Amino acid sequence: MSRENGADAGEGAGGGVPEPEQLALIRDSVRKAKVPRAKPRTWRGAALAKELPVARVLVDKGVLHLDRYFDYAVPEELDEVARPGVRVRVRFGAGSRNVREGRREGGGLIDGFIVERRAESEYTGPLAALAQVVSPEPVLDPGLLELARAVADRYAGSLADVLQLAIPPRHGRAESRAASAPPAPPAAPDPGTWRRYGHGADFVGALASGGSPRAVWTALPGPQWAEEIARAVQATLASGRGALVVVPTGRPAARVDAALTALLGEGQQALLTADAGQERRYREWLSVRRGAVRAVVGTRAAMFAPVRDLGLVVIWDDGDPNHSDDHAPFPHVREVLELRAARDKCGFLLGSWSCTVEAAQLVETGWAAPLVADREQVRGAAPLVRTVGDGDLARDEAARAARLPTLAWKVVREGLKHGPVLVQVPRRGYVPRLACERCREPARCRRCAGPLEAQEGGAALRCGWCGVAEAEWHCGSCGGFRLRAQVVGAKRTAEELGRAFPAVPVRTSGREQVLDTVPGAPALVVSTPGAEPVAEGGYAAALLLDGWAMLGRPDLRAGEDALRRWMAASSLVRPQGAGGTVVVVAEPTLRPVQALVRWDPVGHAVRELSERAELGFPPVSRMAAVSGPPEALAGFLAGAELPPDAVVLGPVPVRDAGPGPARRPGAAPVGEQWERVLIRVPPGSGAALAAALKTAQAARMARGAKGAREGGTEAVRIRVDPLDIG
DNA sequence: AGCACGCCGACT
DNA sequence: GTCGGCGTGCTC
Repeated sequence: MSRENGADAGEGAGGGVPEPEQLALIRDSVRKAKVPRAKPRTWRGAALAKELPVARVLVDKGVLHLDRYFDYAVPEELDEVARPGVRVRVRFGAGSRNVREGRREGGGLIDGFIVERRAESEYTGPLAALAQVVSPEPVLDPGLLELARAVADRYAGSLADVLQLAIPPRHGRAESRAASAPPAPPAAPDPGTWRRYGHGADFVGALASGGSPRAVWTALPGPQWAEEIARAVQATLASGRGALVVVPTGRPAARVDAALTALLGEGQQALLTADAGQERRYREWLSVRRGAVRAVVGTRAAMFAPVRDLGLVVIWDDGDPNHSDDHAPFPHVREVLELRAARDKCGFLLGSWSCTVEAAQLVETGWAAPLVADREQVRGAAPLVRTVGDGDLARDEAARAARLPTLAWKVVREGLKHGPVLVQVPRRGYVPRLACERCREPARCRRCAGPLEAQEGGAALRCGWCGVAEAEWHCGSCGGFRLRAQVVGAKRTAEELGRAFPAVPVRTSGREQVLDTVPGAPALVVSTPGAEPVAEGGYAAALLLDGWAMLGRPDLRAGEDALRRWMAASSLVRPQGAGGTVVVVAEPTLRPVQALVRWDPVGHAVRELSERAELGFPPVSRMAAVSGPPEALAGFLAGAELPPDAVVLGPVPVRDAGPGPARRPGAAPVGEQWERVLIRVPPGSGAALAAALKTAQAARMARGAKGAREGGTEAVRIRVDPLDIG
């Protein structure tokens, strides 16, 4: 919600709706340059700019040109507006070179950004002229360019791809309306509820006095987190610097936004979320870039927001998969904000009710300090957590009849006397993982420790990573030889739960319809993870069903993820002192379950981390997934010069090459079987791996049509730090 | 991706 | 001797 220019000055002198592009140009006094977008004038014979007549341009064309710049001549008439950072259109293609007499200029018009103005070019051929300066707004400043390049390098992607994520599409009207007057900084804040944390007040104080502390913050359960983030932002603003907050979805964004408004008043911050329209998105973004707004709250695209004098970056709930962008090169908010904190030497705050292994690693390496409350504070804020394991269920006659454990039934009934009760039900579609029937140890490959999977219709097992078949599996931990796969039956259980309490209203919140809040009156609130409404005054109790389905996913993160979702739900429950109780239906001996009972997410993450280190898993080692049609993948691997310490696992057929947002035109036709390899390198070789992958992809694309005959000119898909490693 | 340039076979 | 096939490489 950035402030808008109150008076709608200067709009449309002639009435009607002028071409947006023209508006900007006219305003900046480019005479006679009535430059229609469809047909810019040709500049043949036109005089060139007297100073710095060369514009170095980043051509916005995906992978093809890679990260090279191209030089163009700057016509004198564009001299004023053709400044570094502006959007331009240029002719690009073989035809444009042919400037011989009489011939038309060929080559398509494509978009780009001026990166630099120079006195001369190293290019020896004749330079084509810039076709058009789309707008005088310098959207790509040097800081953003550097950040985008760092992200591109880190993720083996192209600069143009990253810029597409970082700079929203232009909207002419927004350009004329975005605010540009900076507000006065607020006063230094009171640390408020930050006092509940050991070094909380110090952290806020450091920000307010211009410092750049870095912290991994384990938030106490309850609703105060949004206000705490707002106070950290306020402190940063008070120091005269800007702040950026990235949250997983629109709901928490609205919470932080509201908390900021309550603290600072209207108009101090911009809200950058995906669901805003193009015009609004660009307008808010521009207000940030112009320095009119110093604080930004948003979802993942906001991680690139060009905040002036950045003093603090914040990520909330870094384990939420929404923090991973789904466009190439798939950057993750946490990693990008780490890059920004390091480059801009600004503060860094990673907050969550839970703790990812990556967050634990930031603390372990000393990059960030832990920001935690002591045990007493935790006990005072957290609900009581009780478990129902298989043993309990087996002994529980009533449970088998009612499909609901006696303990759960009792807790729900008691809770409903005092307020709403939350029931968390896993979503359908969770693929269960194979585990030892006796001790629940996940079944892993003997060669590479990847997850074993049952093949369709067959009894044979196969590794999900390296594809090696496992004929005679037995449990490495207890010697058992029987496997089990957990099946989900949760929704039905929830329905029956409603029937068990007929007098109570049942409300549901899920993918189709997400409830934001529910009143404090007794009700059963059935929700899938991530969609839990906030209850006024907190839930009296919560029931976490089918823990097995959550823990049983064939994913390295299954345990961490289950714990994160349980803690997120449990954080909406009243403290134990106020009667808040949580029942989790899962084996009490399992590590994530114990971590929930003890409310110790950090301990869980630290143990996970050391185990990952032992097994050579991310994030201790770096991994990349490369997928594509089998021939393309094979060609890619044959041409890639991977670092010597790289280990290639696979290829294995990949199930989900089907339709989806990740598919692009020109990719494999639907139904074609894709393959995937995982490549892992030890700590320290991550950059080398990314560089090698990028080079190999570049070489492959440059070969272009020639390669088509020898097995696919198709690009393979590269994903550094894949989220879903089995 | 386009698009032009060039080397080779077929045709007036 | 010239037209045009498509194979190859470049795009400021």
